[in-house]
Amino acid sequence: MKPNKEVTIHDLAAELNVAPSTVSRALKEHPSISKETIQLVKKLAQERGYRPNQIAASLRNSKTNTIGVIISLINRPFVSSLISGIEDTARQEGYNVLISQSHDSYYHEVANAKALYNSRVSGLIVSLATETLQYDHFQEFFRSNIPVVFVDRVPEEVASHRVIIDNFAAGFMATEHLIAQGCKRIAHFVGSQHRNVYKERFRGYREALQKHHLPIEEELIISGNSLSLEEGTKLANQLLSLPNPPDGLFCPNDTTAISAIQCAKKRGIKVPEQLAIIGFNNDPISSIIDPPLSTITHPAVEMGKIAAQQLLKHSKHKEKNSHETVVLKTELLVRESSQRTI
Amino acid sequence: MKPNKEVTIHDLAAELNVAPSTVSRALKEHPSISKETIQLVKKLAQERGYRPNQIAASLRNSKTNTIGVIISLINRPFVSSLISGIEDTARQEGYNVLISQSHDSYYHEVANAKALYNSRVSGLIVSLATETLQYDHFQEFFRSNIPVVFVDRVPEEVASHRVIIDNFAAGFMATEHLIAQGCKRIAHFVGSQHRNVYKERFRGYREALQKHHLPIEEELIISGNSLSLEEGTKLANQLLSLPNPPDGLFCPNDTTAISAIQCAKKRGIKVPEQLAIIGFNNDPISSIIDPPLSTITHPAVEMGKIAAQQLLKHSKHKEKNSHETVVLKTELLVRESSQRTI
DNA sequence: ATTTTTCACACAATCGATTGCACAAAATTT
DNA sequence: AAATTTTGTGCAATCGATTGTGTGAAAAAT
Repeated sequence: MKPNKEVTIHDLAAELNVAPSTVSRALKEHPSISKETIQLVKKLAQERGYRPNQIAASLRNSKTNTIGVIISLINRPFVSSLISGIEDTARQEGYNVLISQSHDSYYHEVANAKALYNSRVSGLIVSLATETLQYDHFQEFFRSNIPVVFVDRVPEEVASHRVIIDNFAAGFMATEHLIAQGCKRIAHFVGSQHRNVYKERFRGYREALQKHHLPIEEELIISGNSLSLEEGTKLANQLLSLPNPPDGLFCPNDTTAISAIQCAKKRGIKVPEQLAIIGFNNDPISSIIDPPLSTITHPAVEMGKIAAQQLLKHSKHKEKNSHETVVLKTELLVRESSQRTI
Repeated sequence: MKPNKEVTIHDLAAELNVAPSTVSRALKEHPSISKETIQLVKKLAQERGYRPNQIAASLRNSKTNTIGVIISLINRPFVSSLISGIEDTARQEGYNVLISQSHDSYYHEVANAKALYNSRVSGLIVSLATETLQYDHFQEFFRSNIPVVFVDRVPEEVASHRVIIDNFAAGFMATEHLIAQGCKRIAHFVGSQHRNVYKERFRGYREALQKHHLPIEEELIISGNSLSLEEGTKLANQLLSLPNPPDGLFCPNDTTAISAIQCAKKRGIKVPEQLAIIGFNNDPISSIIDPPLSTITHPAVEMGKIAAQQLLKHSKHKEKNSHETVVLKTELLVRESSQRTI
């Protein structure tokens, strides 16, 4: 007995005086193997601590039972929740999860896609980098019939499976809420306009204003890029320095909304009385900050679960040219930062 | 040309009229292959879009260039930062990262360890579940000579590689800081005492009190378990209901410290004047809450990077019985929640 | 000119599981 | 009893890369 040596089907076969193929079939209860043999093989496998070698099976079957994930940066509340959901679902189904971060760089995203492709993942879940404008790096997956599910930040031009929220409706809802609170001059921080999420939220904002016959004022629409805490501070300062400052602000993420609240506080502007603020995502901080931040809830863990489910489903029944889009519910979560008693 | 078919070394070999072995060696510039052949092979490989099949290589070499990670829950600031560091380093070195969550359950941790073992990971990075008291599930890795690096929450009984912070010193430092602020009755929330991190922080707390000749009062030491936001609120309420409440509080994580701040505010207890609070981890919320939370900084991303580096190092030079422990620096970050002008 | 060394490459086994096909024995049908 | 079908297994190729050993030819040394 060599202690470090793994037991293979050959070892079991030798011990039982049967062929490796019989062992292989017995272990998966192939109908053409007799009940007794199945019993025997399973019993011995148990005793010898046999562990199927996934690698060998992967090579033979050219599939790996592994899901590849490309996201921007793990270290973000929404993203880590997403992965958490993916991981739970995948593992339950016996799949492994390979993670890679694009750091919001197109270059990294391409490199990661290649690496995951070379690792022969059974499927891919992607939330696009901010920078990404071109989607050729996913073509090899399509060609090889490896299902790809885009989540949250999805390409608009590529036909594929998607799991998203209705960003337009959410943006509309957020803006309409501010209007309902009596805001007349509502500002918006605009994120990268080639990324669906920010584009749609912005569109929701504009259409809500239009519906309620409020003017769309250029000076109240400020463009950001990373929408980080630092950038948020910069944008907020710019906004609050206007000769005629806004009385409402819809931020496309909680991070910049937090910056705005802090910035307003520093300037002695009362939130929500003088400036009603609403964010997006329901990050943990949003409930902690003072005043608590109104926001749009984003079912992050759920999205991950559904994305994984979709992937597994499509990797089993490979119907070509079927492109399913799942749209998840968002909800308006009103906290103090936007609640005015009119 | 079949479009879906991957190019193999055999294809290249056939086209060049050489043996597959020559192609294999040429691609890694084996010295016994002539420069010209190497050139030719590489050129053709490029042209044909050859991609080495990792699976086949893994099977042959019985190593996968994949790092397995077991953590409690991705969806926590510290943990996601840790993974972020691991992923960056691993990918730079051409390794993949397989993630699994224990959800702080021993049962899941064992299952994940088995799954990762079966996936033939080249190494394992583990931050233990709160529940885990027994470490047999790592024995197979040791037996198979697969390096295991424990990070942050490490077993005390198992000889292995570790990447940790000096929790004792950090706890000591935090407590001493409160003492320096003039606190006389300093409370502490105690986490699970079989987990090194909480045990050591607690020990640091006690020794700091002793050093400064302050009594250790049982009623100021309150035991928690999950140390979640909800539990923090419970613990804080319990503490602040004491007939003789504390004037200082050292929490072993920021989450409970945040709860305590909010709880104190609700009760009209001024932070830091009446109650100085310090947390642990430097979570993003800590700088956002009002008053900003003093805390101990935890180099999370760095820890991940170093853990990955250690793992890769030890998977190359396999010196048995060498067990390296890397201890990273923590720093006291004083913000308003603990800063008194005495 | 002969022997030795070096060089550049080919052969074939190997990693472990899977699966189409073949084939003998048993069971069933004529 | 012979012919046919069914049942249970074995054989051997396969997935694609790796590597120890073998070999012929050219180059170097004698």
